[in-house]
Amino acid sequence: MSDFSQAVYAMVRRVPPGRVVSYGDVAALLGRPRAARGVGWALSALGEEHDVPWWRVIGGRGEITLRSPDVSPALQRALLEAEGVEFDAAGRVDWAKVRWDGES
DNA sequence: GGCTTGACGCTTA
DNA sequence: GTAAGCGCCAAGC
Repeated sequence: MSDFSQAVYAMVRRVPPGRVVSYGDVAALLGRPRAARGVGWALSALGEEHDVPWWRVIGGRGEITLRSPDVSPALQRALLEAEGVEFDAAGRVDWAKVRWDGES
Protein backbone atom coordinates (compact mmCIF):
# COMPACT_ATOMS: atom_id res chain seq x y z
CA MET A 1 0.00 0.00 0.00
CA SER A 2 1.52 3.28 -1.06
CA ASP A 3 1.79 6.36 1.12
CA PHE A 4 -0.69 8.15 -1.09
CA SER A 5 -3.39 5.52 -0.69
CA GLN A 6 -2.72 5.39 3.04
CA ALA A 7 -3.06 9.14 3.22
CA VAL A 8 -6.33 8.95 1.30
CA TYR A 9 -7.75 6.40 3.72
CA ALA A 10 -6.62 8.45 6.71
CA MET A 11 -8.21 11.57 5.27
CA VAL A 12 -11.52 9.86 4.50
CA ARG A 13 -11.61 8.45 8.02
CA ARG A 14 -11.49 12.04 9.28
CA VAL A 15 -14.71 12.88 7.47
CA PRO A 16 -17.45 13.25 10.12
CA PRO A 17 -20.88 11.63 9.67
CA GLY A 18 -23.36 13.72 7.73
CA ARG A 19 -20.61 15.35 5.70
CA VAL A 20 -19.17 14.50 2.31
CA VAL A 21 -16.16 15.46 0.24
CA SER A 22 -15.30 15.27 -3.44
CA TYR A 23 -12.42 13.26 -4.84
CA GLY A 24 -10.79 16.51 -5.86
CA ASP A 25 -11.14 17.91 -2.35
CA VAL A 26 -9.49 14.88 -0.78
CA ALA A 27 -6.69 15.13 -3.30
CA ALA A 28 -6.31 18.84 -2.56
CA LEU A 29 -6.14 18.17 1.18
CA LEU A 30 -3.38 15.68 0.45
CA GLY A 31 -1.46 18.27 -1.53
CA ARG A 32 -2.42 16.95 -4.98
CA PRO A 33 -5.30 19.16 -6.24
CA ARG A 34 -5.37 17.33 -9.58
CA ALA A 35 -5.08 13.79 -8.19
CA ALA A 36 -8.82 13.16 -8.07
CA ARG A 37 -8.32 10.05 -10.20
CA GLY A 38 -5.65 8.83 -7.84
CA VAL A 39 -8.09 9.18 -4.94
CA GLY A 40 -10.72 7.26 -6.85
CA TRP A 41 -8.22 4.54 -7.62
CA ALA A 42 -7.23 4.26 -3.96
CA LEU A 43 -10.86 3.88 -2.90
CA SER A 44 -11.50 1.33 -5.64
CA ALA A 45 -8.63 -0.69 -4.20
CA LEU A 46 -10.30 -0.91 -0.79
CA GLY A 47 -10.64 -4.45 0.47
CA GLU A 48 -13.17 -5.99 2.79
CA GLU A 49 -11.18 -5.19 5.88
CA HIS A 50 -11.27 -1.46 6.34
CA ASP A 51 -12.92 1.25 8.39
CA VAL A 52 -12.98 3.84 5.68
CA PRO A 53 -16.32 5.62 5.07
CA TRP A 54 -15.74 5.67 1.30
CA TRP A 55 -19.42 6.49 0.69
CA ARG A 56 -18.73 10.01 2.02
CA VAL A 57 -16.58 10.63 -1.03
CA ILE A 58 -18.57 11.72 -4.09
CA GLY A 59 -18.07 13.56 -7.35
CA GLY A 60 -17.13 17.23 -7.58
CA ARG A 61 -20.68 18.25 -8.49
CA GLY A 62 -22.15 16.71 -5.36
CA GLU A 63 -23.36 13.74 -7.34
CA ILE A 64 -22.53 10.10 -6.74
CA THR A 65 -20.14 8.75 -9.36
CA LEU A 66 -19.34 5.07 -9.08
CA ARG A 67 -17.83 2.52 -11.43
CA SER A 68 -17.42 -0.45 -9.15
CA PRO A 69 -19.79 -3.41 -9.77
CA ASP A 70 -19.51 -4.41 -6.11
CA VAL A 71 -21.16 -1.22 -4.96
CA SER A 72 -24.30 0.37 -6.34
CA PRO A 73 -24.96 4.14 -6.23
CA ALA A 74 -28.24 3.36 -4.46
CA LEU A 75 -26.31 1.77 -1.60
CA GLN A 76 -24.07 4.79 -1.22
CA ARG A 77 -27.08 7.11 -1.32
CA ALA A 78 -28.79 5.03 1.37
CA LEU A 79 -25.69 5.16 3.58
CA LEU A 80 -25.46 8.94 3.23
CA GLU A 81 -29.18 9.44 3.85
CA ALA A 82 -28.81 7.33 6.99
CA GLU A 83 -26.29 9.92 8.19
CA GLY A 84 -28.57 12.85 7.47
CA VAL A 85 -27.36 13.79 4.01
CA GLU A 86 -30.28 14.84 1.85
CA PHE A 87 -30.52 14.31 -1.91
CA ASP A 88 -32.52 16.43 -4.29
CA ALA A 89 -34.59 15.29 -7.26
CA ALA A 90 -31.48 15.30 -9.43
CA GLY A 91 -29.76 12.86 -7.07
CA ARG A 92 -27.35 15.49 -5.84
CA VAL A 93 -26.60 16.48 -2.26
CA ASP A 94 -26.79 19.96 -0.80
CA TRP A 95 -23.16 20.42 -1.66
CA ALA A 96 -22.55 23.81 -0.01
CA LYS A 97 -24.18 22.44 3.13
CA VAL A 98 -22.70 18.96 3.60
CA ARG A 99 -19.32 19.63 2.05
CA TRP A 100 -16.47 18.86 4.42
CA ASP A 101 -13.68 21.41 4.19
CA GLY A 102 -11.14 19.41 6.16
CA GLU A 103 -12.03 20.73 9.60
CA SER A 104 -13.44 18.49 12.28
C1' DG B 1 11.09 2.79 -18.04
C1' DG B 2 6.86 3.04 -20.88
C1' DC B 3 1.93 1.94 -21.94
C1' DT B 4 -2.83 1.22 -20.25
C1' DT B 5 -6.66 1.69 -17.10
C1' DG B 6 -9.69 4.09 -13.77
C1' DA B 7 -14.88 5.75 -7.78
C1' DC B 8 -12.27 12.50 -11.57
C1' DG B 9 -12.23 17.52 -13.02
C1' DC B 10 -11.96 21.53 -15.85
C1' DT B 11 -12.43 23.88 -20.35
C1' DT B 12 -14.51 24.52 -24.63
C1' DA B 13 -18.12 23.94 -28.21
C1' DG C 1 -27.77 22.88 -19.65
C1' DT C 2 -25.67 19.02 -22.24
C1' DA C 3 -21.76 16.72 -24.86
C1' DA C 4 -17.11 15.95 -26.04
C1' DG C 5 -12.13 16.52 -25.35
C1' DC C 6 -7.86 17.07 -22.77
C1' DG C 7 -5.22 16.86 -18.48
C1' DC C 8 -4.37 15.31 -14.03
C1' DC C 9 -2.30 11.38 -10.69
C1' DA C 10 -1.54 6.57 -8.93
C1' DA C 11 -1.16 1.47 -9.71
C1' DG C 12 -0.60 -2.72 -12.54
C1' DC C 13 1.77 -5.15 -16.42
